[in-house]
Amino acid sequence: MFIRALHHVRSASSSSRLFSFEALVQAIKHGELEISSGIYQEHLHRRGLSSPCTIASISTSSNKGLSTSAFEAFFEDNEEGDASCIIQEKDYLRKSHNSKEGLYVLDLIDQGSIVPDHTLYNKLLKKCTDLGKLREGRMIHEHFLKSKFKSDVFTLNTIINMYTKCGSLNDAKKMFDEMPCKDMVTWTALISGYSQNERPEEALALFPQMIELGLKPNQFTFGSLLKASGSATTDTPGRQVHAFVVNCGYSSDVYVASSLVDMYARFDRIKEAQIVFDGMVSKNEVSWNALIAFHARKGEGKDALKLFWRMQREGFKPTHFTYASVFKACASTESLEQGKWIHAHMLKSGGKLIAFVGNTILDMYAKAGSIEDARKIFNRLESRDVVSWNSMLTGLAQHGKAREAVERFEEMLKIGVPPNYITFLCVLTACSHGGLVNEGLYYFELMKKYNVEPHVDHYVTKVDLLGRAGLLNKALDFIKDMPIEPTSAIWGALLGACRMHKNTELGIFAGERCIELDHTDSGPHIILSNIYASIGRLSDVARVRKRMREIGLDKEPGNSWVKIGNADHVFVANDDAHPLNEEIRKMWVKVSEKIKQAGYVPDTSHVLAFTDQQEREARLQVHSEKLALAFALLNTPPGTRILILKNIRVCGDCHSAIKFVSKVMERDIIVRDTKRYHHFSGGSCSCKDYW
DNA sequence: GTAGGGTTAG
Repeated sequence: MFIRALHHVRSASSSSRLFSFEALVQAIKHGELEISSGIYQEHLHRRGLSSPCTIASISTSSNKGLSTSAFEAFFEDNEEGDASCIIQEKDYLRKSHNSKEGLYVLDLIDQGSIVPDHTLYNKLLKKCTDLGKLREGRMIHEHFLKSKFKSDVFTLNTIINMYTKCGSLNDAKKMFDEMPCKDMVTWTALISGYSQNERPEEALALFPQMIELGLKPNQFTFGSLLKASGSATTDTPGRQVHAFVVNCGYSSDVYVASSLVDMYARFDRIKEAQIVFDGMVSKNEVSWNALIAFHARKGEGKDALKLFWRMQREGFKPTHFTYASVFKACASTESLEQGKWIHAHMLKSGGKLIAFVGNTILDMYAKAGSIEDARKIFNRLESRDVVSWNSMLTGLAQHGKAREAVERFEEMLKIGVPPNYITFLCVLTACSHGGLVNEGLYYFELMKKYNVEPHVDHYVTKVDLLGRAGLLNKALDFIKDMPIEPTSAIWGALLGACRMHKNTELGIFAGERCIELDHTDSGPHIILSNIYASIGRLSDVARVRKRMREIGLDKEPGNSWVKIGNADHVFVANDDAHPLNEEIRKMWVKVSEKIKQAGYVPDTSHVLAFTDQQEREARLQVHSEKLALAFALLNTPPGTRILILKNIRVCGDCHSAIKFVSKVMERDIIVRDTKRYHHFSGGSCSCKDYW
């Protein structure tokens, strides 16, 4: 509107000035120019123009529309208006009227309606950067090169930045190479471009060249270099950059120091990270977040939470980044109570449930066994991204809700969220766990349609899908025809399926391939030795177990834990160290009699076949989940839901026993093992005995 | 004009 009015004003003007005051007055009288804001009205009023004016539309703030000073200048009858004030911000990237390709603002410049200065180009480029508009940015770049400002380094740097932020590093690099005069910002812009686009080597390689030219890096340069160093293969570059930081006197810059903390944390150098952190003269939220994120990544939930409370005691407000790490920490320590509390605390202090942090809350609830709460969070999310969907699908898959996972996945496709490779892993896992073979095969093929390249994990999941369903030969054929070399994980999936379906011959074949390719995992060794034991090939049992001993592999001792209130009660197999040992044993005897009456038959095939005395004794062990269950039954009121967590997978016999317990004792019991959740209720399990 | 911290799977 404003632009149109100015056109009118300009064409009506007979004077040599760009805009004439008289013409402007005419435009206002004809209602072509809409004016709002007190200050403008005052100007108009002084000139007796207030009544015919429509009061609306033009924003009063100086960065939108006509700035106050420009307007005043205009009324002082200046020779020319400031170009960047004449076009409103919302019109920066408006399309041309006469061509689909062009930009309106560029037309105006070409027509001479507005006279650009370099700030206009900068503003237009900034807009493209913020909105990720590469095509428009390129047009402005080309236009700029034809202008009289074409060698202005300031704007050229803005263009490099626009290209890197819009993801076109090639354009940025090309410009960089073509620039005859580069300053420190030029180098820094390109370094940050590489570092933000996960190309750390290229970012780091620029640094020595820059130094050689005698350019001095600043805090921006160091921030980017340290980010790049954090994803390098070793900590050597990071240490070198640190030395430069000290030399150049940037150690106490809060950006640089926070980046240093983060860089060291990424290489597990917690001591160094802590030293930098403690030595910071001024900290901000980011400094804390870097340290909290480190502990959250490491699964050190308690440390992360301690820092979370400490940062607030020291007067720092948690941000979305903080919450994301803290909820991850709660998820890894199963601190659901604490997590719920922090969730409430966040909402109370005005935190919104945006995807950024909502995803981690959803994940936390799902991991803590409450798929209902996870679902609620998903439904309440103010914004959803692909990670929200993936997290929901993962939760559903792990809780045995295969059908619902498939439905959600279809819904996601329907509303047009592009699935990524993790999405496909989630939905394939859901199908595999739920026995939805046809759906799984269909989704595997669907990856092509969405241009998702199958990764080795997808192949593993497909072998798992076929294998679990008993289609062992199909699984083997698939492995033979795969375009990639089978890995130990591929053979491991087949081995697991062979154990499940008691196919010794193929199991031995898969097991031997599996341990050939990776001898660091005890799981396949144990399964393989059990298969040999089951058919009496004791020399092979001895061979596999000897190899395990030689490379120092031990079966991870199985343990289970239950939370009663805020306390964790941990049990290992055959545990008699618990203070309530007597009562627990008695309870289990009582329970076990009850469930036997209900039809439970102990299944000894899950006891490992061992040969020596020590191991023979172990056969008599009472599995830890049974002890944990007995303890929970003793210590919780009738009817309450029991959650048991395990560090290894639940064994078949315990699985069957717990099903009976859920019926006989009328309890809902959830067991989380390393792979998934089992919801036992009324005598059956959500996994439908298919895991 | 240039900077640092987060989530899903395995």
